[in-house]
Amino acid sequence: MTSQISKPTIYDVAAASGASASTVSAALNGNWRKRRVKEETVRHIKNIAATLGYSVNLQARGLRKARSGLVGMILPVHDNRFFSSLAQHFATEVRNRGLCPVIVSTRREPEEEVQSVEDLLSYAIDSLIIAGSTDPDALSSICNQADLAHVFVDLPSSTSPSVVADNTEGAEKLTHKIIDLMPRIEDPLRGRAYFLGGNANFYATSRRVAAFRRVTTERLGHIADNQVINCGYVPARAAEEMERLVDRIGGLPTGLFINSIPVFEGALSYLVNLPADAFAETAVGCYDYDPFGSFLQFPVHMVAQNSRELIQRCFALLDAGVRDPVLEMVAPELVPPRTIRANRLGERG
Amino acid sequence: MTSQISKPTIYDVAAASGASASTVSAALNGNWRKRRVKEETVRHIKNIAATLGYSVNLQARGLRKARSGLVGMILPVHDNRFFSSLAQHFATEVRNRGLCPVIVSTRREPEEEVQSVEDLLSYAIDSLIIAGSTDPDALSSICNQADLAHVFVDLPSSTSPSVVADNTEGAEKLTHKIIDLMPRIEDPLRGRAYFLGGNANFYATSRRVAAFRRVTTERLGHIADNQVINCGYVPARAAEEMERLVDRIGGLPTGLFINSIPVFEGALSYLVNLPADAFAETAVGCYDYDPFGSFLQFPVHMVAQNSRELIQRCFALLDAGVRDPVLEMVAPELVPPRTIRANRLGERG
DNA sequence: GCAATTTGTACAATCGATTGTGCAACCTTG
DNA sequence: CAAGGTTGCACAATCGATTGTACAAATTGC
Repeated sequence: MTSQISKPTIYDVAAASGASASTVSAALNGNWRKRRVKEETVRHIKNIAATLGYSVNLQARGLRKARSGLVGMILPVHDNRFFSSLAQHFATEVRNRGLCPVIVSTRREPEEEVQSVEDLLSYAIDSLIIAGSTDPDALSSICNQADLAHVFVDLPSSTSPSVVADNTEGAEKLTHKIIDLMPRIEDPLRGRAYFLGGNANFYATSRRVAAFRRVTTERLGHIADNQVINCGYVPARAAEEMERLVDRIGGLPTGLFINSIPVFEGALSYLVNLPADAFAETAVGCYDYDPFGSFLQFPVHMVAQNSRELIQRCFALLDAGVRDPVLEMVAPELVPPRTIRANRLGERG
Repeated sequence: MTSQISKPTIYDVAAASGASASTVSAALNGNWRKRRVKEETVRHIKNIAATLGYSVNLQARGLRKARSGLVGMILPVHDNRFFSSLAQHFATEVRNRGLCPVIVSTRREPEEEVQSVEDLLSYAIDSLIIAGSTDPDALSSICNQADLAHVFVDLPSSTSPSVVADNTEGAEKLTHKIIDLMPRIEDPLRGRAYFLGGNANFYATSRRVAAFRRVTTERLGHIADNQVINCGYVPARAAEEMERLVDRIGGLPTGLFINSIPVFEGALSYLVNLPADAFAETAVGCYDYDPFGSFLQFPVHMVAQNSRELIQRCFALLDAGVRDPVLEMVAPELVPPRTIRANRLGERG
């Protein structure tokens, strides 16, 4: 109970209990049966350890055992509904296994991703989950070099196991829903569906754009390149592009596919300047789910990714020791609007 | 370039370069000037290390130096706008210092908090930031016992440095705004302001409730106990309580102070069932900010906590080596609605 | 009652880095 | 050229745990 200058070690416990360090170690880490330590000795040692306030030094253990008990996760950002939800489920799974989660955000910067993986490797993490990477294969190769078990989530690797949401299916559903609800007007510019947000070089966006183009062409007969506006994920930028689009086509488009929540936020910050009835002729969908998004003044269909299942499947792969590049798909869910006013567009379902 | 069975160590580099392990160590960790290693030797060693793909084992370093280069953060949950924003800024600050962030979520469970702090201690973290703890003083005492630099954020400790948002000021402003905008009707039940959400035992909620009561009494002459409904933070529970309130008082109250975003989500999921004009006589405010919250069909004033400044002040305290129980306050900001339709309630400002 | 096990524990090497210290070889100075 | 100083590096201890092994003492078997 007296204030310690430095944490007690097994040697302190050994000295205080009259046992040797190896016996203390075995007694405290549960290994004592195999090492044939008397149960009474174990109890004695545990008592001493408790009164001394001993707790194991995990760095020393990690050094000796060549694994740290840390499980790493790489993600673009924390402050995003989707990624923070992944983070939460990841943390829960890791702690359920008695390990410690280390989550590092890399702001979608390839160098930061590489640096972070190497940092985590230096801490001898036991395994790694990588979400939304910009360059999976580079990271995969680093992990393989170090013989580190790892799984990609949200973005697949061609060389490692991956669990991804089915972007194609989600985007097809959402595009169909938007086109179902789009009023058919004659205007050659406003009478089309537009895709806003994301980065065409990223896997998720490219899949969603491809599905959007395919369904749009299939149902409306054509699609122009300028119906797809990949302006990244920064709200301010999305607001600019939204404004530019409205200026260009002379009003709101009849169909709008918004790619990700931050883009939606940005677009909204511009859209609120428009008169309320501007939305009467627009069908809006958003890929990614935010509960508030479905409570807006105009109906918005949203695609929810099942982050819990994504993470659980990752751990299933890790637990099973899968190393081959399997690709698992998790179906996304189309969430109808919960707009207050019953609206001509966007009835339930 | 050949695939390594295990990571190379300084001994491998030493053998390959003809230098000793201590010289290699000095060359690679930047300590070579003090140890008088020739610059040419350093270059040579660095080349060998690079071709071998050497990287330092941080557990070994940490063991020797008795610090790990890890900086810990404790928070209730990841998937929450406020806490994930704290997490993001925390991660940024930590990595700017060349260290590695470890963020552990404890679901507002006191035992999990204690366990997590002890776990982090076992990893020899360099310092710790604790957000939204349920029992600051217990954690504080553990940290002090281990001589660990730590700062509380969002929730103050009486024994350690803390940085908190000024809940009193924020709640006063928000309550004043709600009362400013409340229509004065004669109904003795609906004609009042109600506080929904949070846990009365938690610091933030208790401060906000106190301010709410004070301002309400001051301006409306009285407040009844059942005007404060502390139903926790779970959306489903908030939805129930919202419904119960509406049933009890026969409609929406004229004033509604919502405590936290998840509570807002829950309340909304019930409120969307009401007819749209039900909101005409209600002034709504929400403590905590969500960009979507300010885009709803009815105007909502929100209180934004400056999470960036909260975190930066924490690091300022840590960097300055402050150990005394100073309490720093960060002013929250009242954010006006950005509702599309110009509304009778809630004009800007 | 003595060899063969079994039981209970201690010793010492080890993980990979850091760091105090020792000691040649070289340089300076007078 | 000798005394003293500097330069450049290697040796070995150390951090705190784990683990292979050695070895008494206790127990068993015949």
